[in-house]
Amino acid sequence: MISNKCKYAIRALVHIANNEQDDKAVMTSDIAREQQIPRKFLEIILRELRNNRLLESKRGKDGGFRLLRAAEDISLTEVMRIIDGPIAMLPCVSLNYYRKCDECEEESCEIKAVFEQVRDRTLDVLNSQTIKSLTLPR
Amino acid sequence: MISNKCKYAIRALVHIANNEQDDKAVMTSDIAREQQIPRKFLEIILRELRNNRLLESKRGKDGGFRLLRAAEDISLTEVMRIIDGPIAMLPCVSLNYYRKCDECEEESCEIKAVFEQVRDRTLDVLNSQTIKSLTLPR
DNA sequence: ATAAATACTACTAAATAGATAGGATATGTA
DNA sequence: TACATATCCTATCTATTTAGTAGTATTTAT
Repeated sequence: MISNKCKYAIRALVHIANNEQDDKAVMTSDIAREQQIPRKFLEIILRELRNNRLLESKRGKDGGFRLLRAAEDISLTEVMRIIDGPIAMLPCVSLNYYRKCDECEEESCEIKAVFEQVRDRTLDVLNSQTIKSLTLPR
Repeated sequence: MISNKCKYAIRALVHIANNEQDDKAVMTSDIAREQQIPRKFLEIILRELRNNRLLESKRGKDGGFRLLRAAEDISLTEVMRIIDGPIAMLPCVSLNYYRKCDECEEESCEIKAVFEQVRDRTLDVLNSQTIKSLTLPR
């Protein structure tokens, strides 16, 4: 399962992509209201996305958030790794968050290969989907 | 990520499949020692697998555990669902543990379709793998 | 009887999830 | 310059889950 936080992050990014126009930034409170996400929690999420260079923010009046990169250049994979960490089901097959298993020798591990396959099939889907592909058609 | 508990469950089942012979049951303590799993924790796991009819147990001297079904009839999917619950990444796309999302309307949910795809690609792999396919060749 | 195995109940510590509260700081406008 | 309004930051909180441990009861082969 992905966390609520991660689901919120994806929905927030899609909302921003849907509502960005001209030079207007999208405000936390608007996203919170329309996507039904607790505002203070959303603040934390948006800041995290900004710290990871998916968003830029502007403070003060008329402030808010904008995508720092084109919506078609932000994959679901990237968002999920920022918010939830590894995509893989085992630490020892994670591409971006590799950790050795405590109790098993990798060379002889029977289950490693299966979970590498799961990882690859999962990434096939998640890499192909971007914030753009989740926005409304227009 | 799957839990340690689930990884232990899979390794334990594979160990039993590898070591079952004649009418001899495999003891918790043997599995714990050879697979490096804390014994008391393993007891809980094996009991859970027995309660879900993957194993049968025998108490007392010469007791232990045996597979209740053929190793090739126990898929990874089934084990993972027993120990960790849903395979899917969103409650609303889970086949066996469906729950409605709190804040989104399913008919208009933008992200549902993606996670259905992830679920299906994941199940393609996990359904095709059984305890048998993880045992040692002989 | 007794040794040896599982069965069961209860508990604990640490991490994670899912937030909330309150004040600091920046910014556009009157 | 004052003020309204937005993000930024730090701290805190509660509930749940994870990963076990401890101790006792029960069953069974010899």
